[in-house]
Amino acid sequence: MKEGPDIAQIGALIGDPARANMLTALMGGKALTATELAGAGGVTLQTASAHLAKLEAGQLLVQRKQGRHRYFALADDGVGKLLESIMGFAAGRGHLRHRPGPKEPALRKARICYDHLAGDYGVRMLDSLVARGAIDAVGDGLALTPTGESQLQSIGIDVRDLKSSRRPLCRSCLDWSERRAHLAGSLGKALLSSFFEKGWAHRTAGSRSVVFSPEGERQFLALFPAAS
Amino acid sequence: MKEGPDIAQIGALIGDPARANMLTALMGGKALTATELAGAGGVTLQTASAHLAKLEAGQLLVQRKQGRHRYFALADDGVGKLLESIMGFAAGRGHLRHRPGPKEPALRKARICYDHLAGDYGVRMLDSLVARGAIDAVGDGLALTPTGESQLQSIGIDVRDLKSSRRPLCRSCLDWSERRAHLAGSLGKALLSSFFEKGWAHRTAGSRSVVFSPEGERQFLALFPAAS
DNA sequence: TTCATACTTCGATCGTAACCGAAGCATTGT
DNA sequence: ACAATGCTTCGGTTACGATCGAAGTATGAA
Repeated sequence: MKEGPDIAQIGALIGDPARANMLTALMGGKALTATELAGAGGVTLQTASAHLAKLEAGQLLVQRKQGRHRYFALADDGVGKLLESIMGFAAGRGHLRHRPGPKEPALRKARICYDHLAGDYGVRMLDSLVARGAIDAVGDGLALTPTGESQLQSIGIDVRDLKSSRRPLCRSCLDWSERRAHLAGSLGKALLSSFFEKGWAHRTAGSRSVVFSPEGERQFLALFPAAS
Repeated sequence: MKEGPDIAQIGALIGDPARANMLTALMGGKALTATELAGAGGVTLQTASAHLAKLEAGQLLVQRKQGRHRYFALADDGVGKLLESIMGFAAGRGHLRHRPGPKEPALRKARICYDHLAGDYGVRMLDSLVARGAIDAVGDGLALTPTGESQLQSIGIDVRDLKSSRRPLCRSCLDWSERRAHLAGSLGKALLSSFFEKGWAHRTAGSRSVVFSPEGERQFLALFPAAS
């Protein structure tokens, strides 16, 4: 026994409901204060503080103090990726916790997955990009084509800038609601940011769902037509 | 709160050390009896029985009774994939549990990852296949080329047969020891099986490591030269 | 039938970790 | 300087789950 890395440790970190809820809340991509996270976890501030300390010690979270606030965020892209893969797995076995609530359809339609767009709209966007030859899909790997590069450049995405980062440009991310891939990576992030900047959509307060304005929705659907 | 799938539940399942050890043992790909798993988990038979019941209820394991034995195995490919991704994550943060023991180098050299070859040799094999144009790698996606298909056919891998299955032919799997990708999917499985059949290598008793015979090692290294 | 092996169920113990109230720091605002 | 806000630390309680001994069931062997 005692072979390989210690999966029990991180399993235990994620295994507590309060911590799991906090992590899920942080999948929204925004850094949150300890008080907000206490609310998300359904525990008091003291308890949340203890949980956050553990998560930080386990390197799942990073802390940034700003004035008298303490903002917590997922430590890096890898944590988001891990959580999303567990969510995908859990969803696949019907380990759904939610009795379908009012917010749920909105969440399935469009939500934030750490830093990029997920849900029905996220899947549609990737499908559309592949259909028009902007992105090459081989297996579950994605790569931007030269065609795609110029297409995106013309929408106002500075692809050259993104390329210089060491983070992968395109990555596929399994969507737990759609059970299909959507676009992650720095390009996925940049696209979502551009939707916010253009005013097509905005984040919601306490949720991960993304709400499109009527005009934004029209533009989005026109830009990314359904791949027949 | 209460958004999305219940990640806490499976986190908790993996979060117990005894259960984590059992799951790790089952990553060897072989079905094991309750008694063997009790040994792997370092607990008594009664305790193991309780753990196994939980893992089965959580759909991580399946049970097959055979005479008076009860064999347990990972429920499906998805579980193996999940565990490996958690291992990769844990290894990346130095959550290594093992003080490097005697078996450890062997494990890093070649081991079974659920049903395919991992470790240094697993990575080398994929690199070599990519270098010779047998496999296309785009991002982290893999696809068999026509060239590769005939190459493998000539080594005695029935690729056409594999293609008919709905399981993906090629998948990349992140190696926790090498931190690079190795080949998973039905092709990865078929290749490892062929090594066993040819007598190049064999599994070890209580471990996930794969041991090559001197002659088998020679053949393997010749077939998959290091991609310079 | 009887014994042995493989495993499960029951019952009780024990340890740990989650939890909250209260008090203690730190930072900001007045 | 004093109060208010945001968060952490301390102390004590509680509850859950991991654990094992012992007894119970099932399968196979003698």
